[in-house]
Amino acid sequence: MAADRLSQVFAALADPTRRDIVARLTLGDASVAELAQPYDVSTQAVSKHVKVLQDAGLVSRGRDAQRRPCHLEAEVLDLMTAWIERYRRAADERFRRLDALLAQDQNSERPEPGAAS
Amino acid sequence: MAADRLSQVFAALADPTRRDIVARLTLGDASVAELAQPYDVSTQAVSKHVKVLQDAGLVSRGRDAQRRPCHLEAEVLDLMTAWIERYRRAADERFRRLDALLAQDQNSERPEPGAAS
DNA sequence: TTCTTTCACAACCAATTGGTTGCATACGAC
DNA sequence: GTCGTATGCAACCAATTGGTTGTGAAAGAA
Repeated sequence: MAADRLSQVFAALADPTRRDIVARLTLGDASVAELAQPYDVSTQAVSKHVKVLQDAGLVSRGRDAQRRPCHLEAEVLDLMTAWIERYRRAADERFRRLDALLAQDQNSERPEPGAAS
Repeated sequence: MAADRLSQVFAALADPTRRDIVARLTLGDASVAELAQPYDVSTQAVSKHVKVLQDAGLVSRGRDAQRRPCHLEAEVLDLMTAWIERYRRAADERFRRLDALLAQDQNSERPEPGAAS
């Protein structure tokens, strides 16, 4: 349970059902029972999924009479985007340097067209 | 093993060690032994982690004598970014609509905010 | 050839996960 | 108060995961 936030978010979204739930919540808040409707699993199972999303900070719960509607906290997604983009960019830059090196290597034979998209 | 690619990528990056390995690979290709160096786990354990990354399509292997260097396939990260951004944007738009509705609400009456389903 | 290095595969074990069911609780209706 | 709905919590089970060790294959070096 003591995993870092980023791992929790990644793990939470590794399950197709939970990604589905997140997608569903972009359309509007929903109770556990409403979320469980499309699936043929028990509401308890969905409740567990929601708890995972909640622990990851992706979902917050409200209170409306007996219902406790789930609300998507989309900002947490930025955590992942930040991580991904960081290393995506690092990899890209490395590839660019590598390409440049190769181009320099073959300078006499094949001048490199600027293929750095 | 029959999970969809997106789930595999999310699950692969849910482990801090594997995220570390990916980060390490942005600096350059590396063998399993080199990757295992900083950790106090067996090379076999690292080999398993690499296999997970490989199954997710994040890493490809080469051949250099006995060494089988790991190479980062960064394009797969775009899969995740696409998913995240899609729902991030959907959530943002919904919030904007909600805000607009609330602003309208203050100007006139109260036309039931939660009934957008 | 034999030795060493690098690594994958198989078997095994402990911990976690995703599901179940049953019971308890919170709230509104009666 | 009692009843019904929505939900959480605990216990349990099967499957998966992350680690281990042992064996063995592939590719050079001696």
